[in-house]
Amino acid sequence: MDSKYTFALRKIAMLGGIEDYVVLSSRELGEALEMSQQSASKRILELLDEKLIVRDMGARKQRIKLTPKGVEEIKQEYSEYRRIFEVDDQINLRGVITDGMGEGGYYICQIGYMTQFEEKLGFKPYEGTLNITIDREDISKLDIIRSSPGETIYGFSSEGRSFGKVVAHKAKIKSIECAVVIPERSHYDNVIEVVCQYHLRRTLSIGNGDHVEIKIKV
Amino acid sequence: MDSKYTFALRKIAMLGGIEDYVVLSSRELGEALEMSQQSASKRILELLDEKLIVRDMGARKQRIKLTPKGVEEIKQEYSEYRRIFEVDDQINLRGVITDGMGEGGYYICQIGYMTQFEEKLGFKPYEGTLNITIDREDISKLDIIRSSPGETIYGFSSEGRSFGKVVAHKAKIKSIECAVVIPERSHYDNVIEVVCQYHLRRTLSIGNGDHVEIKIKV
DNA sequence: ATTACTAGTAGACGAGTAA
DNA sequence: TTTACTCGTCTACTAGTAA
Repeated sequence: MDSKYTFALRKIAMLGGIEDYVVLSSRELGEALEMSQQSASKRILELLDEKLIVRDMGARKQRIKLTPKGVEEIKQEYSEYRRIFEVDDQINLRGVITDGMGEGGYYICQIGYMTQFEEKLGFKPYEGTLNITIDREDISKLDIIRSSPGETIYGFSSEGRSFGKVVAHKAKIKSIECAVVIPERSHYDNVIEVVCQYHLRRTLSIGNGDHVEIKIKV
Repeated sequence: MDSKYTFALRKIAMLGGIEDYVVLSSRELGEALEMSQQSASKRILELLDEKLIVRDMGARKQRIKLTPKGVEEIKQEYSEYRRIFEVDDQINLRGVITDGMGEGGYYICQIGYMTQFEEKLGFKPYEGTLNITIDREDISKLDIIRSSPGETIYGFSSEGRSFGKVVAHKAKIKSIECAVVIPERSHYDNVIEVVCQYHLRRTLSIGNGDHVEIKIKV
């Protein structure tokens, strides 16, 4: 289908041409389509010819309405848009495996976190985290992740030390289930920590400096 | 914007060109667009020229990605469709009362805005705005509001300072009339500013962190 | 005011082809 | 294989104008 037809149909639909006849002169349609009155008039004749609209010629002004076929045409375009914007429940991040400070692993294997991970993520993390330094061009995507709810892992105190609340976001690396763990009060940086049931470096045969892609569910 | 551009952008977006570069030869694009390889190649050059896409020329095949401007273009078309098919003349947004930076209140109580508010909204706003951080699941609805006409409040200059054009959208919070005010050149964020004849926090006994629902007329 | 014809023109398209 | 140039054709547009 020619995109110029759906463009015109959409403008008519916006004026209510799906529900009922709308009064719409060729001049007005021309303005909406950014073209001359003459071309808009021709466009209307084409749409009539394709049976995408029906027309009721009044004495002064014509009244136009979309046919079921016309409605179908723009509905199809609408569902293309929905496929683009609504199925996008996954964020792909790319980055480089980095040496952690070892701190992440220490935190994560605290029993206070472990039980919650098991309950909320469905797996018991391997003792240790995988650190990924996110590529510069993907850093902005971190904001989207930070602003998504995720699974809240509550803080606790143990041996006189307090462990803060963190948020876990379910993810996958090469189809292996894992999760990105972000401390609630983290400063914005470009390194994420990943927990997984398995020893990711060994299971995937990856090591420092290797490029990986991680898919995060939002 | 020319509909043939958005048509091509949409096809690229469907292949994942919003998130990342997609391998897409001019022949393949030509097939998707039902045109020749030569014309598709030309279309790509036009889109590049309009800065709607960026390209990475590989040795064998090119990789194409939409620019933010390109994404904006098709998002606008998407929200037109939503206005057509999600035929609600009212949009319900939910969010949390947030501390403003105090700036909103300063802007709004400028006499240049106040007189227009009174004239176009039918009430004189209380000096100060209520900030609401919109829930994540409702953020996409903001696009619909942004693309709806609303009441234009013109900018002006005062004391050597210029105040930009803003758009007011009539709304209600628990049956109290108010309006959402959006600066024309606002960056996309998830916080809206609400003006009202009354002191909303006091009148509704609400405060920071409280959840509220606001109904916006479109 | 409308709609829509004709005529002339600018631009979009594809074939052929080079790199 | 790719991308993308030139060039000829043909379509799509607008201006002028009739009804």
